[in-house]
Amino acid sequence: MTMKLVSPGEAAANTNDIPAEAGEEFVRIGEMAKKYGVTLRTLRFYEDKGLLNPHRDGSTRLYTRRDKARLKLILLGRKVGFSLRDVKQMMDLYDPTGTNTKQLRLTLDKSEKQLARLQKQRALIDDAINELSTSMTAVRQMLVERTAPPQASAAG
Amino acid sequence: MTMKLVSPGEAAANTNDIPAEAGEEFVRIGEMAKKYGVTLRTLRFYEDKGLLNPHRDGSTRLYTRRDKARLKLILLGRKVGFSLRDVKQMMDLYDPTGTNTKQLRLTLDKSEKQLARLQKQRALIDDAINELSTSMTAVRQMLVERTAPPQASAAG
DNA sequence: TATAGAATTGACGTAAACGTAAAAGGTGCG
DNA sequence: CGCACCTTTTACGTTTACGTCAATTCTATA
Repeated sequence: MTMKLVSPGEAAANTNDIPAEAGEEFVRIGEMAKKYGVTLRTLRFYEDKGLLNPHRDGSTRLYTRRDKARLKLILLGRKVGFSLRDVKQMMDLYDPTGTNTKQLRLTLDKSEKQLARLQKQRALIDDAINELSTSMTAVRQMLVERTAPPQASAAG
Repeated sequence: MTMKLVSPGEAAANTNDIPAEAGEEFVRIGEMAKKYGVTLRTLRFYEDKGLLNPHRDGSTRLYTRRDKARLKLILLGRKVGFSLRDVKQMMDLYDPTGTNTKQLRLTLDKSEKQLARLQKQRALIDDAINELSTSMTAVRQMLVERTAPPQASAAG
C-alpha cells in the first residue's frame, strides 16, 4: 500500500539524466549531494542529528528547497567554524510565524563568541608562524655549519 | 631484592619540600609536571608514545635534564602545530655522535610543510572572520527592522 | 599504626564529523 | 531476466591528545 509520491520526471532522475526542468519539486539524496558538494553520508548524518528533515517516498529521501536552504545555512555555519550543535540550536529557534527575535539574538550572541574564538585562533597561528620561522632559521644555520668545511683549523 | 636507587635528599622531595639544591639529578613525575605545566597523564602518555624515556627507581619514574630537554622540544613542536608523531620522527633521528644532518633536513622539511599549513589556516580563518562579520551585520540589520516600529505603513 | 599524599598500571571515555563496509531492497533498460 | 545503479539501515572505525576513574601500592609523617 505504499503510495507513489514520485512526480513524473522523477524516474529519469534515477540515472542522473535530469532534464533542465528548473521547477523540480524534490531531489533525491544523490542529486542533493552532488549539488552541494557533500557526501550521501553527510546528508544522512545531518538528518540523524536533526539538522535536516527531508520528506519520504516510502524510504527514499526527498529534499525540497526548504532543505536546500537549511543545508546552505549548515554549510555556512560550518565554514565560519560553528559546531553542528550550534547550528542546530540556532536553526531550531526558527519560527516562520514570528519575528524570530530570539533566534536572531542567539545567532548574534553565538557569532560574537565565535568571532572572538577565531581572532584568538588567528593570534595563536601568528605566534606559531613566528616561532616556527625562527626555529627554521636556526636549523638552517646549523645545517650550514655542519655542511661547510672547517674554516681554518688543523683539519684543513 | 629491589635496589634502592634513591639518592639522599630524594626522600624530602616526596612531600614537595624540595630544598633549593639546584643540582637535582632526578625529579619525579609530579614535580616534572608542575615545572612544565602539563599533567601526569600527559607525561605518561608521551612516554607511552615513545617520546620520553625516564629512568626508573623500581616503578617510579625519574626524569633527568635530558628528559627535560626532550619535553621542551615536544612542547615547542606542539605549539607550532606538529603532531606528536612528527615530533617523534624528528627526535628519533637524533644521534649524539653524528652531525645530525638527516635530522636537521627532516626537521626543515617538515617545518616548511607545517609553515605552509599554518599560512593556509590563517587564510581560512581570515575568510571565516570576513564571512562571519558580514553575516553579523545582516543579522543586526534584521534585528533593527524587527524592533523598529513600522515606518509609514497602514499599521501605523 | 592510621592517614594522607604520591605514584603505578589498566582501560574505557571524549570530542567532531563523518568514512566505510555489509546486507539488502527497489528500478529502469536491453 | 539480469545487470548496473541508486537507495536504505545498522553499526563499527577513524583521528588526536589526552581526561577520568579504579584498584592498588609505596612512603613518610604524626
